[in-house]
Amino acid sequence: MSEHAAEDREGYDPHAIQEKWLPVWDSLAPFRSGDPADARPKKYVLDMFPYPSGDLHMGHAEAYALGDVLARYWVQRGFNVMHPIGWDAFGLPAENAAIKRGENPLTWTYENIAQQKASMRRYACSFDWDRVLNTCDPEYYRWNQWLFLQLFERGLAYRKDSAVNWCPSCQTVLANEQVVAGCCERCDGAVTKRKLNQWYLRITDYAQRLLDDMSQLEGGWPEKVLLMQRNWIGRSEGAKVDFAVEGRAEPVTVFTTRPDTLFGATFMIVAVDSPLAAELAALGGTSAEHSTYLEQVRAVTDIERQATDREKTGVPLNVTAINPVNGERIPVWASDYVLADYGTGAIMAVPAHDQRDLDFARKYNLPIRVVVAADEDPAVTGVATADDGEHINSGPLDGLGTEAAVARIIEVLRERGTGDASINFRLRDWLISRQRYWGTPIPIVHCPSCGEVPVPQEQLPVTLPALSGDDLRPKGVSPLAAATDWVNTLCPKCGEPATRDADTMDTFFDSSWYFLRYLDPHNTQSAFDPALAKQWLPVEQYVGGVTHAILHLLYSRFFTKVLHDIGLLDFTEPFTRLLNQGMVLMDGSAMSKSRGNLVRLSDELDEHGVDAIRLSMVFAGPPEDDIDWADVSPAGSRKFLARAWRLAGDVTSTPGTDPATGDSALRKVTHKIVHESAQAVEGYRFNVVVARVMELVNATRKAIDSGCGGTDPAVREAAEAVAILLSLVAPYTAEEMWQRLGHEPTVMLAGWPVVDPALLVADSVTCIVQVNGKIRDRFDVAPDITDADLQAQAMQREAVVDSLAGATPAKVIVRAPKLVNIVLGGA
RNA sequence: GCCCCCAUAGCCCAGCGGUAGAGGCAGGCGACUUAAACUCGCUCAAGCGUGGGUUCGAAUCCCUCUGGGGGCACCA
Repeated sequence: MSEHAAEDREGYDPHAIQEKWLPVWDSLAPFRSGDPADARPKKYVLDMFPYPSGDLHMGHAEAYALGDVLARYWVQRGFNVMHPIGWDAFGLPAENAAIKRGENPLTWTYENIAQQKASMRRYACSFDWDRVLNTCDPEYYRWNQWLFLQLFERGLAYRKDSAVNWCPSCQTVLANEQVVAGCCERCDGAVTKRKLNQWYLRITDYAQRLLDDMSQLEGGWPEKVLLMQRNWIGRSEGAKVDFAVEGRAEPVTVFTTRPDTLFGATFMIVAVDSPLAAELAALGGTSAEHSTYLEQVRAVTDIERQATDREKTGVPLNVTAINPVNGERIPVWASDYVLADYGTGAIMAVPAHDQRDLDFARKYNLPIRVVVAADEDPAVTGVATADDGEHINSGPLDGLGTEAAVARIIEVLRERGTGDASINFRLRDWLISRQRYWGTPIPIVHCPSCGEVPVPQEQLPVTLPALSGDDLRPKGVSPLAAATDWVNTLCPKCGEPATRDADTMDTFFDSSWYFLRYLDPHNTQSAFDPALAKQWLPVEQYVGGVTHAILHLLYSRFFTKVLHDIGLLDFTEPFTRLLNQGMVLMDGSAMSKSRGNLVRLSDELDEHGVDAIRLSMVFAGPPEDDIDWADVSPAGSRKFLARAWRLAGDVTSTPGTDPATGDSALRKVTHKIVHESAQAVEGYRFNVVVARVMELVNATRKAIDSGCGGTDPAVREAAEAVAILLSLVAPYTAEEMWQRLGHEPTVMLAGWPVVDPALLVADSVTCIVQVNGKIRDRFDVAPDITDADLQAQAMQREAVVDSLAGATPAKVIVRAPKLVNIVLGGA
């Protein structure tokens, strides 16, 4: 590496200091957090753990640089910071690699983990290496299975038949997040639906609490993420209304957010793919038409189906429903614009006041009746009106506004026993079954006589059989199903032959509670120790990409509430503060091999050194903004680090010199910058912290070259402050400076410099004088000047007297010591 | 279609009611050097996307529009 490590004139060599300090830090282990005798207050700083797909990339480098600033800052502030790392090590890429290489996925996974771990060490991440966990280890996933059984026992894990995303070319189900615009994210093939019996977690039971508890997160989480979660949970208030159906004993219930428009319902729609539709078709003798239409709908890919401007389609079922409030007979249709798994899978159609219903009504010539007065007739304009207004054609609701009409109709429905107020969520239960190998086996045995039998605790973990290569090739069912030795077992209850559940869990299950396992990663008795959880949790600071704004964070919040209900946690929200870092782009777009704009982290580190890259990441802008690597200058970062480093060589006083007698101007700069930097770190303004340190370096340089000189104690104080502040971002350079300043390692535990409040007050402040808001003069005053003195002085200033030209001020606004504004009356 | 965020020197960004600029990149000039690199010093540069409003005073608060980015999209 000598070709890029060319030393500058004075010898700042980033690569040499990396080699020098790494082994020292390894032996000092300054970020170990597990000592029970440690009296420091505790703080939990968490970075989202990586998926081990190859080496670390630029995105990791940004995220971990930012997390490190926070973790290192709190250590300097005297906290015992737990800053753990591990690997989200189950998942499909490992399985695909294993098929290609004819191996078990474990091999590829562990190779990548080893590589990432080495890169993190070189990158000087302040992790507590004693707490490492890998979700693919049986020691970890056994507790996934334990947790699953806890959920199962409480009825929160259940199986049902449902249409799931299916990729025909990969021969496997896909998670919703793996379906991008109707296509498989890996092979780009069109995704279809397939009916399968799958395991679900009843997250919908927690919908209201997931919504309500967001109040705890206000201010700690980005508003944007809270908004996305609210939308995802999608609470809507309305009513359920029962419509009797001719020839059917049971009524059909619909959910509506506009029960006030019930008198405008002119037909009913049921979701074409719902069991109800098939049943009603049979009732109306239209099964053939229904089936034909259903097949047409199924043939349409998700991409086409999701197009918003798609024309509405449907088929009449030849069934009649009765409007419960006016006895009107209305036809029932089936359509695909009504979703089978939202609400009741059936709606009342009010074409005058719902655009979708109107589109449908116009296409099939169904009646349109206005029940909320509006200027324009939807039947003519083709635009449904949804505004508040006076109700008409609505019997008891006539004359009422929407709010009153809603309340009234709910009363009416209740009195008649044909409906009630109701709340619906768009959140669905979480499908966790995967027909994959590289995941946690679901710890259930299917017994012909006992049914679903949980694997007893003492038999956990149910470990994966060692399959590799072609055995893992997707065949439409889990590869585990073909591992007969593994699948065939005895029922734990009756001892008769039975089979294991052959599916594995969604890997989001693994990551929904990993922050708890870090407390105690080697615990063989329980998933985690509740006493430790009480000490360390909730996580005070979580750092990660906004990609996980919904899924991972929602699932973690759900698990936390379940564990709280079980009595193992004394809090209900896992992450108090959340920082979402932006992405690292190149020339305005995401880096990718196919685009040819991929910047390799290891190349950057080789060329500029670790500290310069970390500094560039932190300095590029606010942490939540994207960084365009084309806009940053790692060479500039390195130049700055060399400049800072050189200061240490110019300090000629001895360590421990009392700064009190030092140059007061420099001391004031130092203390002000240390003070402001702390506030900036806590406000996530890391780029500003770097700017402040640059400012301090500039001031110190000036003091050495053309001010008080290198012997002055204030220069030592300033240089030491630079080293400590820099230790948050550029630990190698900071450590080297610290040593050159005559200290023992490590600067990471040096402690935040103590700020002397007396040094934060300026000697003088420039006061500006405005006349009618325009600046007319400025002069220096004491910072503690009174309003009266300041006004008196300002009124006597020559420039002020001139611009007043004898006029009498109507009003004088004084904000000592910075401003006087003289307002002239009238004109 | 609905909702959210952003807009400050050539560029990345501070400032978030009171002097438009903390810091960096790029540019210019100079010092060091035989010369260059490196380093150091000095310097140039925007009136805060647009139009209105509130205020003694607006880059900062409110509204409009424009331009960029993001989320949700037949959820009844």
